[in-house]
Amino acid sequence: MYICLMYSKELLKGTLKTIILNLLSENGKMYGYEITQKVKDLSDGRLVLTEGALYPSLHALVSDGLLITETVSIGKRVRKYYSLTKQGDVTATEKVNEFADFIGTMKLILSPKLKTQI
Amino acid sequence: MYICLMYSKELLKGTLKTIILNLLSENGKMYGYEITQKVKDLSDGRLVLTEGALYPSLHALVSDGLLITETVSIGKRVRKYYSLTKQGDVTATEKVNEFADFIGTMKLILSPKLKTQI
DNA sequence: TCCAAATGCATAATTTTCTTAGGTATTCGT
DNA sequence: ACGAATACCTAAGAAAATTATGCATTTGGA
Repeated sequence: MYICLMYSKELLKGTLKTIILNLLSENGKMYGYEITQKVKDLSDGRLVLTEGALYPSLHALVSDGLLITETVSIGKRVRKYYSLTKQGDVTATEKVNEFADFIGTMKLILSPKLKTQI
Repeated sequence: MYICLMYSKELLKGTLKTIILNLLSENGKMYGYEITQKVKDLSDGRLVLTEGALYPSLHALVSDGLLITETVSIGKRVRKYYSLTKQGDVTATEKVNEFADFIGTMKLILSPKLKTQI
């Protein structure tokens, strides 16, 4: 899931898949726990994904054909790596563009207050 | 509701109250239909609020003590104006700040792809 | 050495928030 | 006079998170 240390959680809804796809696009392949740590790192602890949101979201992306999995054993422990399919790669770009456009629209609506801050 | 002509609807979740509070903060008082038109105007038609989302959200803000209403009769038609309470005014600022901060965090996570676009 | 914290996966019930789909009535423009 | 715009509203359902679990292994510190 998403956790919100600083934000009202509602803001985060709808951005999780965008984040996942973008991270995989930049890092090739990652496993679930790794994604949570990467997001925490990149955001300086502002955003912490919780597993209740992350895993269902990953599974949905797999069943949508955007991700494929590869299971690796590390000792007795199992890691499940996720990587983008061709379609997932296209969708990753689309999602980021969509998000950028969305921010542009929100700036129009919330300006001038927002202008000074972004 | 929110409608999404261009965006996946999920992105919009959680931003409606921020939009409403900010518009009222800038315009003093507004009625529901006026809010839908203003959002459509400001966003050049990109964002269209639907009534199924707008009215329940307005009612929730009233029952949370952030808005007060004032009913005005225009001929036989009734307009319900909404304006910010003191608490609503504070919350409006908080919500916009929170949104700005959220965008900042998303930039950290989605960069460098996003950087070039925002 | 032992125990807590970190690593690593997962699901289920509930809540929030919006979508979809209605409903009612008045006023304006052609 | 008739459709589009104005103006309010609610309810059923879906989507996406939260919250709360559960299980197992490995690492690090006292």
